[in-house]
Amino acid sequence: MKIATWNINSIRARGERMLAWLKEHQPDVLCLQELKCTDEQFPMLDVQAAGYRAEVFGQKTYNGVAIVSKHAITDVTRGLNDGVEDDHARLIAGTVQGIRIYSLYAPNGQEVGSPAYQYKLQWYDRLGALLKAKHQPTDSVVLCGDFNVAPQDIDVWNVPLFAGQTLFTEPEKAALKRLAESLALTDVYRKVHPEPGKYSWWDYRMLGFPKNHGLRIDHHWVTASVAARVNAAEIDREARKGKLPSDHAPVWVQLSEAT
DNA sequence: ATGACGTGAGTATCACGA
Repeated sequence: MKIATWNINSIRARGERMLAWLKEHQPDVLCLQELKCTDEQFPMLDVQAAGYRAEVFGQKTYNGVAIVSKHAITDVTRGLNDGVEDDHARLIAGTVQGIRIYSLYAPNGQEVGSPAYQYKLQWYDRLGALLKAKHQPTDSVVLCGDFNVAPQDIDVWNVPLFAGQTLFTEPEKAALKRLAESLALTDVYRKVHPEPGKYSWWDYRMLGFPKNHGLRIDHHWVTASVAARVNAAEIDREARKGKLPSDHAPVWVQLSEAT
């Protein structure tokens, strides 16, 4: 079972890229972020023509997440549903072949100390509370998407440049660590690839991609039963090339059959 | 130089991304 995640940065601008990627890579599941469209604007017919179905949580202009799957998606939930007033479409969950899959788009945080930064830290703790309420560490859970946090020095192309900057501050790293600990989750791409220079996002500006000036902020955090099944994980740099790409590359993990 | 590149909203230019 191949589970991919991709911050597509507007599905309307990159629908054809997504469809081409689905056809070439044939993931079982593709989690999408930053759709930047309403549910009605999502290219559902194109996805279905490609042999997939999709569950979408969109909104106008910003955010928006989806789960695209070859297999049935059941028990779909949208948002955190924790009683906090929050109109950002940043989380959708569904069960596919016995695995609970979350497609998430964590808040960016803007400037350190800003309201957006506080919202980001709170959003992480709200998500951790949801996971603790819904799951046991023995469940099969995959939390994938754009976490907007680089967890370690190895995940940043220039550590001194990013020190204290949004996506790499200690409170953000601690929030991600708390989230992972809420369900004993593993950052499974990093487990497969301990080598440096592996990033999932590159700035459009200043030749970020050709210089490999990137960050690894798109992850799969998985429970132990899923981690035990992982036999491959890759970042598809090819999808970051060419005319008008997303600034993120797709990341996928391959699981062996459940025993 | 607080820039660069890209998208959406809206039709000039700003908000936002990371």
